[in-house]
Amino acid sequence: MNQRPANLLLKQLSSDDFESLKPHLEEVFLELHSSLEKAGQPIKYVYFLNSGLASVVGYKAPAVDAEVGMIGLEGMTGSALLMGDDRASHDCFIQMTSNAYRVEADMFTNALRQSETLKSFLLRYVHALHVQTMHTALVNARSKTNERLARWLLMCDDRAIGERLFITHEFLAVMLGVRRPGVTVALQELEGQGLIGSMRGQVLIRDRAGLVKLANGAYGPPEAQYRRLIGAFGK
Amino acid sequence: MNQRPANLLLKQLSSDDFESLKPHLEEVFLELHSSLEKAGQPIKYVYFLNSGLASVVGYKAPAVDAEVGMIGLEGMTGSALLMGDDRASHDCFIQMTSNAYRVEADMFTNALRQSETLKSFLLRYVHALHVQTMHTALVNARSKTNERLARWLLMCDDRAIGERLFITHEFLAVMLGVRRPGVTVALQELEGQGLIGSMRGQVLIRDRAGLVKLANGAYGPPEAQYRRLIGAFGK
DNA sequence: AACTTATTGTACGAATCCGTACGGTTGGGA
DNA sequence: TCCCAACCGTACGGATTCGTACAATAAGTT
Repeated sequence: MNQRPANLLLKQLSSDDFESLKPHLEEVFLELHSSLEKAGQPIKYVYFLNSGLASVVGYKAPAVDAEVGMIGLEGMTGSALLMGDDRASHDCFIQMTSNAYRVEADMFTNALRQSETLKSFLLRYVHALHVQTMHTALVNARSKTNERLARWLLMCDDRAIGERLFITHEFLAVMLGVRRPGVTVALQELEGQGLIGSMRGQVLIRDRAGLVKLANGAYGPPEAQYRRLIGAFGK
Repeated sequence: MNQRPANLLLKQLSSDDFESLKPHLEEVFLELHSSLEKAGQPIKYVYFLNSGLASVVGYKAPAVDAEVGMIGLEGMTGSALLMGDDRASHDCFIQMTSNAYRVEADMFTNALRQSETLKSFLLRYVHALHVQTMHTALVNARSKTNERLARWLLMCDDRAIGERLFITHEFLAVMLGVRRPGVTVALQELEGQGLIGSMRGQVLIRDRAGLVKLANGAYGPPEAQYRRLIGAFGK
């Protein structure tokens, strides 16, 4: 770890802040469906992903769920720690296998206490994540399944290496909060328009610009805010 | 202003923190539909509501909007300032007329710089607001119009004085992100079950417990988190 | 190769909600 | 008092999504 990691937050820290965190960073490989946080439980580690994808998922009685936050190499988990809470408000788990650095929660909060610049920088990221969630609330209310699917694929593509996304219809359905067959049909529509290729367990992004157009405003604003608050991001 | 204001945040500040803010607090009456923040524009004031209601609203091209945050006497506007941004990410305006204290953004950020306890307390509130937004994203994806309506009325009632909510179907439709006649029909259903009374421009809460039940999990979790993070709240 | 499991394709009636239109009602102002 | 604007009730076809069920296909295992 002589040069900076791929994670966009770690990459942009000042030298001092990075050095203060560095001795506590542990490299880990995160398997599909690994749990990073559980709702109501203390946060054990903060994860900075270098690749792959994690989802923050909300559960509602009875037996209903949907994604309320997406985190990849542009971000981190454990944002509640920055806000003065030691517990996770939601479940968070790995959607695409990931190489990541993690820090113990205590070490992380220590580092925060010792560096105002670290804290204020990461707070800007948490704000960008909040903006993402607000947009999710908006599009969940007002966008159609195919538009939301296009948005999700674009967000996933922004965070993935290469243009192949390894994801099943079943999980896409949870992410979007719709039926599984609804995803199958929506994917077929996108494929019919040449925007993606769809195979068992994976989606191939063929035409980003076309997807953005189809998303019809569902994609873009949170990404623009991230770039303003943090820096370059996406494809 | 010898005793503490009705606003739950101001009320719970330490004496020192409250005194540091007090000289800069200006009492204002906020008319219906007053704009408190505009997306992309610098934040001028931070508002601590003592009564009434403000909504954070997301816009999506083309010409579509929905509420992504609700703020009343339990909270404040201008949370972006705590996150290191000086601009509003979304529009925010008054849904129910309000008595409020406001502070100029510069004075507010000065006070934050000078008190770690003030900052960390208010960050916990911003976190509670984020939790609210995450739940909104969830229920927008998975709850029906009548369930979301029940949730909204309960949230509004938590923040209102008395049980009469002065709100039109038209605005409720924007809040929920649905058609206006959809609200009319859903209100009739709630009224038919004796949960509310509905008159021109106002809704009367008759049976909170019944509304909670009808909301079917849409109401509650964010409110529980607020109580854990900040303190007592609601009816 | 046979078997098992995960994943995907398809179908269909029902429920929900949309877009839109239009008439009725209410309340405040000229 | 009359008028006007805002607000509410209702209707209707159509689009969308749901809930569910079941068959077909692909991948991995024995």
